[in-house]
Amino acid sequence: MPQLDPAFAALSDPTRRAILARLAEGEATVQELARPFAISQPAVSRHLKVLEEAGLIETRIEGTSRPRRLKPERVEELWDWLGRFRAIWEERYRRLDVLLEEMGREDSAEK
Amino acid sequence: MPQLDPAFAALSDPTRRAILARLAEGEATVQELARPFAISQPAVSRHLKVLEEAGLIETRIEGTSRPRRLKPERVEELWDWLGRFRAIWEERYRRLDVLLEEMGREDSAEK
DNA sequence: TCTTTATATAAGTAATTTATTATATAACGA
DNA sequence: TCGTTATATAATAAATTACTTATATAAAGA
Repeated sequence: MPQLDPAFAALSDPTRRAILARLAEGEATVQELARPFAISQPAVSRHLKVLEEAGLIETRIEGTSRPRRLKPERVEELWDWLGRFRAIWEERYRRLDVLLEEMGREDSAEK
Repeated sequence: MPQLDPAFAALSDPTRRAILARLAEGEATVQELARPFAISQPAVSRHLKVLEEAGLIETRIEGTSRPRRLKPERVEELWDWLGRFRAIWEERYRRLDVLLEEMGREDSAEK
């Protein structure tokens, strides 16, 4: 799944995660998104481009402003990837537990 | 949560995700991890360092080899972050649905 | 003790990222 | 049409990443 690369990379920046958190509460323009941060407007536009290329947000054009909103599908993919991963290793630990338990029983049974 | 940065960054590389997938099946040495990839041993050691600094794996020293294994806590944190995020925006969409439904009712009621 | 094996570290390099300031574009409103 | 507003793009620079090959370290075994 090659689209996981840009999505995880996009999430690795705290400014971008804060932008996403803001967008989780509703659409916002570049101005609104830039205000809380100590960075320039072009820098925010760049972060938005990264998020959009990662498939995490989308843009609507409304006159001279371009409000952004979340696009949830990609986060579902990340969620699924992590979920499968967790499942595999939890299964592994479960098997390990069973193994240790069996060894315990053999210990008690032997002699 | 500053430790999210290196963890998400670590996951953005497909080689590192493949390493984690391998480790989900059990401990492995640098040699074993390097074999399936077309990159040098030092490059694999570097990836492992990135994963370890992100808190995703840990190292055990056994003679001359250093088998790596998963350290699940950090993935739980990522899982939780994504989960909270999903919850917020699903709540938002839920509210939006309610709003649209109310608007629908008003439409039907009016006139 | 010497050699081999497993791994880490160093030095060098190319590509990518993230910011800045300055400027371009395009819609809106007087 | 002209000035203002919202946003994007360009040019540049600094920092970071991800490799490579060469070398260092440290334990194991003859």
